[in-house]
Amino acid sequence: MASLSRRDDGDSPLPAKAPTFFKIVLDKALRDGRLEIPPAFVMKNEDCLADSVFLKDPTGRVWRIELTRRCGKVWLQKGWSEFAKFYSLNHGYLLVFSHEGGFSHFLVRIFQRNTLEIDYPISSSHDGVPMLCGGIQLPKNEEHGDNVSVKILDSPRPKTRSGGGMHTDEEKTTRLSDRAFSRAVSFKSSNPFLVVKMQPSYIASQLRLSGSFVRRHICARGVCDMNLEISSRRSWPVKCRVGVYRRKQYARVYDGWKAFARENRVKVGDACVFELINKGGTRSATFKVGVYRA
DNA sequence: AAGGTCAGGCAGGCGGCGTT
DNA sequence: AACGCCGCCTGCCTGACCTT
Repeated sequence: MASLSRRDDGDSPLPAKAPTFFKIVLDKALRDGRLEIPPAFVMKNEDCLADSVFLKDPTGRVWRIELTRRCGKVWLQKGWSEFAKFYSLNHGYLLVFSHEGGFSHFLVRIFQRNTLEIDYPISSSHDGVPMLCGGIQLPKNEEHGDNVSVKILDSPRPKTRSGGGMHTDEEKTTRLSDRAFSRAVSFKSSNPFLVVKMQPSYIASQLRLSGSFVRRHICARGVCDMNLEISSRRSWPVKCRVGVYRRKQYARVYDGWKAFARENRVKVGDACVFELINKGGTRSATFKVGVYRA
């Protein structure tokens, strides 16, 4: 049983496990239209950085900033100027970036030179739904378009055979994983994606996906090949079996899934976002996977 | 032979939806 | 609004197959 405050990898008991760094904004960053990510952070957390990052301010407003890489250095570039202009960033402002999970999501907090945090602009059309700024603006009702679908797999039902209620630790774990899941469901993309909360059986053996989702976007029946990408530089091939039993659709991921889960330290309660980024053929697809830690 | 993995299947709960 | 049907999803089991 996982402990509430300490993950079994022996990390700090502090809940703020997310990789975090800060940057002081200099005139040069504003003038050049780019902000360098600290090399130490890049070196240690390369997997947190895809080709673009999503910066979310405390109000939930989300910005997509494209990264540029050169000579081992990484900059926030395309979209940075708009970001800086929107928050009226000046020389000496302090930005704190906390990694929130897969897909390069960062919570960003902005402090002025007087040490106080800025008053973040509130959009009247926000309505509590994260907005995506900086190039792509999604409608707030999540209607992404005709060719886009979102499937959410959540809330394991109470066990029917093992019996008994949840223990306290399980309740705590559930609360933590619910936080992870809430973060995951705020993910937005123009690609089809689904959100899955990790169940014990998923980690132990096979991952189950929505049969209808897989049938619609990958293959209707049989075995198909999938690639799961954590970053643009690393991927894991897995197989997915799709079928229908008693008119019920099912899709199970195996043959590589356990290695993926193990190597990426996917735990029970984590929420994973599977974004379909490339439909290779009738029986293959590439998914970008974001892991939101419980 | 033993252990692990994969594939097929079962039982049961939840929720959407149509009907009354 | 209440009820029942049905689709979907889950945990779990079992047997076949593969690897060591």
